[in-house]
Amino acid sequence: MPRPRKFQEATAVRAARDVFRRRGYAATSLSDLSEATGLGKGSIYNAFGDKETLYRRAFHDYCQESIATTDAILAGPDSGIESAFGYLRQVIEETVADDEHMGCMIAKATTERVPESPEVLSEAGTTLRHMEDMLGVSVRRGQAAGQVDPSLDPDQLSLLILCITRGIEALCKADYTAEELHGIEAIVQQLVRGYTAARATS
Amino acid sequence: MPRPRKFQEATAVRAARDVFRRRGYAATSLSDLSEATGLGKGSIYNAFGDKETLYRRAFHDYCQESIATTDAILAGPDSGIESAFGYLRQVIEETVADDEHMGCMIAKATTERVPESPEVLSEAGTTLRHMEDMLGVSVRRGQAAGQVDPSLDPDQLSLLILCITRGIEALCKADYTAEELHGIEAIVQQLVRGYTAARATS
DNA sequence: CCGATTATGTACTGTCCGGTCAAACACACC
DNA sequence: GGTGTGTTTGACCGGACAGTACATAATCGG
Repeated sequence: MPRPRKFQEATAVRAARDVFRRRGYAATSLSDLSEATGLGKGSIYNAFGDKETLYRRAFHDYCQESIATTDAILAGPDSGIESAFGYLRQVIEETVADDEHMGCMIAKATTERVPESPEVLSEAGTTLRHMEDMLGVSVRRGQAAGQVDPSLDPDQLSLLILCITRGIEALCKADYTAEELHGIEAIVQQLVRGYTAARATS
Repeated sequence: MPRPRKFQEATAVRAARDVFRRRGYAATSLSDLSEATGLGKGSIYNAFGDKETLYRRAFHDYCQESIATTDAILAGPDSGIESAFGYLRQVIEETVADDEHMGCMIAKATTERVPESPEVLSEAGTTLRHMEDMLGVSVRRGQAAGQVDPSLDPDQLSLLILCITRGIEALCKADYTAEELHGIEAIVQQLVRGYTAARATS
């Protein structure tokens, strides 16, 4: 019976998400959102509620997407620690390729909305924990395969790798170059591999 | 001849800086600043110009202070790589001890004001580069003293350590615990020391 | 083709924003 | 103690803000 919407909800959320990523929450006005989505204010309020709700929706979608791409790299059946290094490499490449400098929305959300919004904190926390867990699986597989020395605590190592991805995000915002960031990945690999190899021969 | 100011400029800037650190730039109103500093709007404009200028001033002071405390740890005459690890430890402790969750202003500034404000980017960049350089000195000293294997690129290693400090900042905002963060420091030390020791004996 | 129902656009509201201004003011100097 | 200077204050401005109200448009079951 009712009149149908003439926009795709997911498309509108994506447009809104990009605006939030570029400008941040506080600096984004409803007019910005209206312009980016092509919807009138009334439609936005009718479809999504207020600005805060739309932001949370956009952030939630972003987190789910991040989890999906993380899993695509880390949840493969094989390769152990290689997949963790591959994840590191992909984070660097994605970060560097982001020529609009929108940056990771998790980083933006935690810096801008925490502690004001516990929901944002909680969503960000579970997303990061998920990534950490997936890295943990790769590390343990690497240990089982002899790629990673068993004297290294797998929890510490996976958290270290996660930490480095967050640091890379931050450094990229300060205009560190792609080469420099790849150098970080290189030395992490060198340390883990060298540590493991040297201990194996001794 | 003129009537003297009845407030300390540095004190007012510190108060403003803390508000900016807590709320961010966009979400901080002039009323917030007026309340925090105890100054009327007119006085703020008379003394510091507009909101943007005051922010830059506060950020500049913050960066100078960061550089000073970094140097205090890293520019000591001795200890090589130990001072770099000590720096890492101090970043963790400071981050964890920040119970108001203001967070590092450099992180906040780069996420919120870049690329909108090139001045902020430039100030943040030079500050981070300074820290990187200081870490580089420690790493090289560590190599000269045999604490760090010469096969490790000192530039890559110092950037890695800087990267980890930025990552720790980010993780702390997502409520990672002190133990977990200290675990990161522990495994970094283990990797560097173990890599070096194992190679020395082989 | 009608009426129930929902989407849409727009005009609107009250509030708060950053920033200005003029007048009151306090001090140092003469 | 006047006088000139820069400081302070608080009222004030135009505009932008988030959010609302409402009239209109569009759909589909009947």
